[in-house]
Amino acid sequence: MAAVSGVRALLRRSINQVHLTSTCLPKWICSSVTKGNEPKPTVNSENESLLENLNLMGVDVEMARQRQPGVLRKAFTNEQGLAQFMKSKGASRQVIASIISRYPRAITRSIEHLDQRWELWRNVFQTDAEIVTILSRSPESFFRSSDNGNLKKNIAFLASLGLNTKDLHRLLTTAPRTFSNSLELNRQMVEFLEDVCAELGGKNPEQFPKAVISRNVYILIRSTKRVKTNIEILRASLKLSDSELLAFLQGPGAEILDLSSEYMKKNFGSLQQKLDLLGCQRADLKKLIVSYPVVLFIGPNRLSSKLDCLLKGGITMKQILEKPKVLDYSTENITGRLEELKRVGYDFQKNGISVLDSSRKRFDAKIEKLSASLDD
DNA sequence: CGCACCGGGTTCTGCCATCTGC
DNA sequence: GCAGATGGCAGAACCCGGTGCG
Repeated sequence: MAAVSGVRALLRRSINQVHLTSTCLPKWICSSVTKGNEPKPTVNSENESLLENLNLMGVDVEMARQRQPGVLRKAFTNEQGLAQFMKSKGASRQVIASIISRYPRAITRSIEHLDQRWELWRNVFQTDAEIVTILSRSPESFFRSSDNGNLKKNIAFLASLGLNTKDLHRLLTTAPRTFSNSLELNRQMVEFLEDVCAELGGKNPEQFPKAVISRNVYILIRSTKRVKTNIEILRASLKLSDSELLAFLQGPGAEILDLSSEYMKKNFGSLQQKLDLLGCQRADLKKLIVSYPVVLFIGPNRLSSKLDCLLKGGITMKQILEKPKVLDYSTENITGRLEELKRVGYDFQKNGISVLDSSRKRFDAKIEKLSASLDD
């Protein structure tokens, strides 16, 4: 969410530009007219006409300079070509400016390169508009690599794992960086996962990476070191048998493999502490994590206040452990629902706590029914 | 018809460090 | 020594509805 609003903020820049003048033919082509008596003529000076061009396009030059200063010193760049290309794909002027501001190297790509890369992305996406959306969200994912051959091989490789079109689409939509990884890096992760499966006595290790990746599309943009550490943490703390651990990892557990390892450790520790405090057994902790691993996503403070809020509302820890999905909902949401339920005299001991785990629509309908019967 | 079970959808970039090739 | 290419990291949940069963 924060990231999204950050992007919005970027898009809102306007400054004082006029339209792109139609007379700016190949003004950008060359501008290194430096005198011979300057200390470092072409090395350290920025390309003035490039700067002017970027300004006219609404690019945040200060941001670009901060991110990739070298690009501003280049004699030959292709900002006009890029702009035209992006425009032909339906990108607005603001989006184009934002892309260059955030990833200046984009202007060093040739039209041929861009065409090729776009076509490769179109193997996965149905429309140009989808790609434009991703580019404006994450320019770096598209522009960081100049190796289209590698991209092509990546797509083939990922498809060869058994990931279908829908999986690939989800992968490229939510973790576009995956496709800019070197094929070798992706292959390393896949091989690592196959090894994990084999070590745990899995029958067909080839299907394991697909299972994990389709449940967690962020895996391939994480280091094997991180995933390895996380598996170690889970193995050591949950003390499952090999086959149980394997089932967990390719099932619900896959969701949490991309967590920062420190974060996983920290959250595991604080969860354990909190459950101890509430008088739970170690078996309860294990059961909770195995049945509802995303509990480890919730930070210590948030988790603590969420549990407190449920307990204060008259729900027991035993009920929470039975139906951990109630923890899915925000504390605000839960608080509000508990109040409404209290108002209609809902009895959790008698009726259970599943009401809390339902959509807004269903919950409201339920409340309405309960208050109607209250009026009778 | 109401409920519980269950899976699915959304989401994740922007920065820095380190190599490599010229 | 430069810029380019690539790897890796921190950050941190919430919500909806289909479906099958009693």
